[in-house]
Amino acid sequence: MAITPTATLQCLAEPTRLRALLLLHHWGALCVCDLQAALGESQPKISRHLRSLRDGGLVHDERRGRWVYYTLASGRPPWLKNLLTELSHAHPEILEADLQRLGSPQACEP
Amino acid sequence: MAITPTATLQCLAEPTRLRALLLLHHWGALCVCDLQAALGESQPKISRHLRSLRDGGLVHDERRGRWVYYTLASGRPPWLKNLLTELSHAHPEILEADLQRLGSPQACEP
DNA sequence: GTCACATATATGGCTTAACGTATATGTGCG
DNA sequence: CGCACATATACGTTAAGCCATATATGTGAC
Repeated sequence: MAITPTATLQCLAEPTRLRALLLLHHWGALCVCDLQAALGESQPKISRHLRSLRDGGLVHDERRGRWVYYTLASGRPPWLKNLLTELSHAHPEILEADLQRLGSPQACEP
Repeated sequence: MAITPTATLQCLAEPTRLRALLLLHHWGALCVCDLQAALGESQPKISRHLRSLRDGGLVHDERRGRWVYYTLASGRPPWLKNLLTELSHAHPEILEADLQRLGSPQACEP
């Protein structure tokens, strides 16, 4: 069944999920432990929100050894990337605080 | 206190509210009974959602006689209008069905 | 004033969603 | 195999959101 714009917006309308998407938009790919460090939230909380994003078709996951890397999904709604870009500019403090907590991620290749 | 992007996105993440915003973005100004006709929902439901949008700073209301006209708020987040435009293009069927139900609104001046 | 109309709010029930904690799964190393 | 690490899920609780129904407020016509 179709992914409605409302469903996509619901994914965006939660602080932890939005911050995760902004980080993924910035870095391209991050593993869960990187997101955990950047967002400063508990591991199950991160994992649950990533599942929501995956179910909503916004991110894609890929296992590499012990780590699971998340990226923005290729089939995501076309307006999503523009929105993330605009939000990054309109509210740079959100992304910057998370980037500072993250430091250098373990890997960044898509 | 500040209106966070998350709060704005929460306003958008509900079908009736999103449809109302798309209609306002298209027409400029509509009274509640117009929105009621276009959205095909009960009057208290419309009214409650409009209140959410007003509390979220997305719309502005103005009484003229018996009618209350709603418009997109001037102080809205700058990325909102772009998003509504993109959504209108990505999902024209949403707006068009509501426009058809509406016919000609009672007034359209901002 | 009374009435009709346009809009708003209050009440209560129901459903969804987010959380913390505990536990399970999967992977690589030795 | 057993252990450590990375990630996912299950369970129970709490809070938030949406709704329908009923009622209140505000406005103009008479």
